[in-house]
Order: sequence, then structure tokens, then C-alpha cells
Amino acid sequence: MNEMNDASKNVRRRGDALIESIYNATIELIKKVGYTNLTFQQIAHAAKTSRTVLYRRWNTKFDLIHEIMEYKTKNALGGELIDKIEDTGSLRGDLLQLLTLYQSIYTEGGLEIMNAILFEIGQDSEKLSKIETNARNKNILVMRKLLGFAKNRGEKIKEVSDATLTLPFDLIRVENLLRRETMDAKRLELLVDEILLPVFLA
Amino acid sequence: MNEMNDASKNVRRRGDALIESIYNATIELIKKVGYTNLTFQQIAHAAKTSRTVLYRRWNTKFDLIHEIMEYKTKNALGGELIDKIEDTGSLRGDLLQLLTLYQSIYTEGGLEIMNAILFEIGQDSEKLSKIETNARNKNILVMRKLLGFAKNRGEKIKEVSDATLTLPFDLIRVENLLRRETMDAKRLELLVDEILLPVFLA
DNA sequence: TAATTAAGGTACATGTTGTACCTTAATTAG
DNA sequence: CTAATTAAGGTACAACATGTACCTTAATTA
Repeated sequence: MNEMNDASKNVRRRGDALIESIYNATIELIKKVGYTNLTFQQIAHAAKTSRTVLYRRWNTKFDLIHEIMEYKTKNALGGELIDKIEDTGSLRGDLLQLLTLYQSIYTEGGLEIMNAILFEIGQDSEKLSKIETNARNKNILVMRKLLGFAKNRGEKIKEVSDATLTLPFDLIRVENLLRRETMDAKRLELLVDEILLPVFLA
Repeated sequence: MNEMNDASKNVRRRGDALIESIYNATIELIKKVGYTNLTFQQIAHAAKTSRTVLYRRWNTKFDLIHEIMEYKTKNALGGELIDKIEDTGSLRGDLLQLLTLYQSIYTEGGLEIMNAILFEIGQDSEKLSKIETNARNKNILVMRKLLGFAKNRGEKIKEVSDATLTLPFDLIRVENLLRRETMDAKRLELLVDEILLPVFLA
């Protein structure tokens, strides 16, 4: 009867099964209470495990969140962004493809998580600025590849600084993090037509 | 001797003197420990007042921070942004002027504060999205005024969506909040020449 | 000078943290 | 298949932060 519950308590999950359960509980919680109000105590309770287990693995809630982001990003893209970029036949198509892919990280990966990451960047801890710099450098390479397609096709591309090369990514971040609107295909097209093409196409 | 300290404890500041002391203590603290680690307890101690005084005035640390931001913004600009915008004789000059003024809000107003604001936006509380929407609408009006100058001078301006009109502000925000680089005049010029002029000038 | 206003101080229940230490289930090795 | 190892679950504790209640007392005002 009520002994069933007590009996089931003795089952101990381990490894991936446990971890994923913690990930999911964390994501649900962060949606409910927000990142600031997120506590290890609540996570442990929601994931039906103990704080001890959490502290053993992650020193701070950011460490946990960051791990979740990487896990989610992999799932959303199925690999590195630069490998997913293909020549669509036009700069417009390529840029639209890029925005769509990059947007999917935010859509699938969970806005709440990205928000937390962004916030921690603002706290300018050492490791965070490294994460940021790495991401930026990767993104610049993606854009070089993309603009390389255009040059090979004979499209006239402006020479711009590295800082400007990250514009497509910055726009997606602004849209997702600073505004809170739905990012449909129409919105992405507008970004390409009104901003990105004038900037990159001579 | 040591009674001097005890005697000085009996002096009670009130009103603006007290408030400004709290503002300053908060700004110093937030620079030291960051927004997440900021506590009313620490603020009270740093401002040499008591938690009671703080709780009476602000329900959350965000309420306090938001008030500080408004106070600082007023000081930085000395009025509303739209009133500060003047016709410099060219779109390039006008845009540079706009970026410089808007940047000063971040420089003078305190990056830490803006960061906190941004973060709370991510928590999508009711009042916060209102603050955001208001700011966006104001910024759109500023850009309309600025592009109006250009049209009157006979410069050819593209017709763009409201979403694109906020680009100058979004760029400053990205630079300040997502990156952590010094925003000198050269950087602002690059934003104007490589991004804003191609977007707005036909 | 008396009444009012607002700052300072104390106390308390509640919740979170980080750590230490122990028990016990699940896995692995001999 | 049993014993050793690994890792999860549980309890306890000191430290700190919160939000509230209630009281005292300095500063302002009427």
C-alpha cells in the first residue's frame, strides 16, 4: 500500500539517467522561478535527489546551467555550426540559413538558459569571458566561410572589420535576449534584407 | 576619545542625503560583488544605515537599482535624449552624435547597473517589459527625428521598419553588455561607417 | 514646546549555502 | 558469486540573507 513509495525510494539512479533527470528538473524550475531564484535545494527536491549529489558535481548553479547549455546546443544543431553552413546559391540565402540555424540554438536550447549565461557574462568572471571570446572567434570563422561562398560565386562583398562580422549573431542575441518577440521566418528575412545585405553586399 | 565614534552614531541623516549615500554605497558594492551577490544586508552596512530603512523604501534590490539607473541617466544626459539630438549637417555626424550620447548613459550611468536591468528583463516580469517597451518607443522617435534632419537636407534615406530603427541603440547595448570592450570614438565611427550608414543611407 | 515623521535597532522564523560525515545501493573486479 | 569499490542518499551544522514585527529615539514641523 503506502509501503510501495518507501520501497521505490531505495532505487538509486546513476550516471546519465540521474544527470538528465537533474537537467530536466533544472530547466523546468528555471522556467518557473527564474535564474536568480533558482537554488540547489529546489533542484535537488525537483529532481528527487539530494543537494550532496549536486554539490559533488557542480560548484555553482552557473556551472550546472552552462553544462546544460552545451548539452542542449548539441541537440539543437547536431554538431558545430560551421559544419552546418552550406552554399545555398546566394548571399541572401546563406545569411537566412545562418540566422535560422543560430536562432534554433535559442529556440531549442531554452531562452532561460541563454539568459542566465548572458547574465553571468555581465558578472565578468574569468572563465565567462573566455567562453564569450571562444564563441565570438568561432562565429567570425563561420562568417568568413559564408562570405567566401559569395566571393566564389562572384558576388561583390565589402571588406569589414571582425567586429562587424559578428553582426548576424549579435542581431539574433538582441532579438532573443533584449526583446521578447517570436522569431519567425518573416522576422529573419527582415533582418537579412534591411540590415545584413546592405552591410555586407557592395 | 573612543566616545567620539559612539557620539557620531547618534547623527541621523534623512531624505536626499541618506538616499544618495545609499545609492553610492550600492554602486560601490555592485562593482565589488556583482548584482547577484548584492544583498540588502551588505548595502545597509556599507551605507551605515539599517536594513529596515531599505525595506521601507524598496521591496527588492531591483527596485533600488532601477531607481539608481534613472537618477544616473538624468545626470549623464542632463535631460531627455530626444532633446539633445541636433542637426550636425550630415547623417554621419548625426548618427555619431547619437551613439556618443547613448554611450554616455552606459559610461556614466554605470555598466553594472545596466547589466542588472538587462538581466531582470530576462526574468520577464510585468513591469520590466513595460520599461523596455517605453525605452524602445522613445528610441524610435529619436531615430525618426534624426532621419528627418537627413531628409530635410536632401539625403536619400531608406524606408525601414521600426524594428530596424532601433539598430543604433541595439548596437550600443550589444557592445556594452555582451562584449566588454572600451567604447572609444574610433569604435563608434566604425559602427556608423560599416553598419549604420549602409543600412539607413540609400 | 509638543506632535509628528522617519531613521536606527533588535529579534525571530524561514530558507539557502557549503561542508563534513555517515550509510547504503549499484557497479566492477577477482 | 562474492568482495571491493564507487557513487548516491541522508543528516547535521554554522553562517548568512530575507521579510516582518515591534520598539526606541533623533529630526522636522506645527
